[in-house]
Amino acid sequence: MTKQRKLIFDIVNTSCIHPTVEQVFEIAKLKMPGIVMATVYNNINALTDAGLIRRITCHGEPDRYDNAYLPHEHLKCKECGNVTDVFLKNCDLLDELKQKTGQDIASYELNMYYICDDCRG
Amino acid sequence: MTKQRKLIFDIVNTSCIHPTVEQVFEIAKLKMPGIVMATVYNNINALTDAGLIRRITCHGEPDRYDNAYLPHEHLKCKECGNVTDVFLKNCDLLDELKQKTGQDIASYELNMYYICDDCRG
DNA sequence: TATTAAATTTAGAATAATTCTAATAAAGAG
DNA sequence: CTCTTTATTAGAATTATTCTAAATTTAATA
Repeated sequence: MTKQRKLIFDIVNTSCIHPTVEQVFEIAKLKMPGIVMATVYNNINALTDAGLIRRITCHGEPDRYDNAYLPHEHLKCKECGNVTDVFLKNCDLLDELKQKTGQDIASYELNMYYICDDCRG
Repeated sequence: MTKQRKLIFDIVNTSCIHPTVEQVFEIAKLKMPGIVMATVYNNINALTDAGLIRRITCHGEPDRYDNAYLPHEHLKCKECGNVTDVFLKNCDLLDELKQKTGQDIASYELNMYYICDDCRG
């Protein structure tokens, strides 16, 4: 694993903002001023393909990335666009989806939309 | 409602291939040779915003569209990329997600990945 | 340690889906 | 029918992402 890949992996894993590639790039440049956008894309894709990080794809905006450490789901505020994590208690959603569909689901992507506390109050 | 919008609405609703904008455009041209890409985008977006059709967004490929008539979920084959519908029996997933998250979820997008029968056998 | 092969980084061009702009045309209200 | 609003058209612009090819680094092996 190259030092670029390690850096990018760490950035995604320690961030709580579900960063875009652009944001990862900005942070990466602080530690590695010479790093280049294509490297971030390459590594983000490699890490995602390897299942080491997760991708969040929403219509009309750049993909965001998140750790793949603990199973959790994503809530996206319809007002401010912020993405927050939510952990489902006593629920293995993948397993439930397998049962409910009767299919051998390998993985899934779920985006839930709501109005967050800040935007509502 | 303009005749272009009606046409686009009908195309999305009667298609079973979850067409992209490009595909809707090609079909629309058969009935309306003068129609233009921007019109398809405008109407697809307006119809989606109004909740009359649904958008399916996957990483690295153009958005697809589907009817919003009956609640159903989407299975995407990891091999061939085809999207098929699946109806969950005795299950209101929106309601379940509200309960499990404790949040007032307005809507959700769910993509499930699997290997379809054709690709497996 | 030196050599080699494979993988990665870099730089920048290319691609492609989508949005934007401004002029024209059509739709709907009164 | 006229007026106001909204949609369509045509094409340029934007932007996230991928691709290409050369240089560099990493990892494997002798």
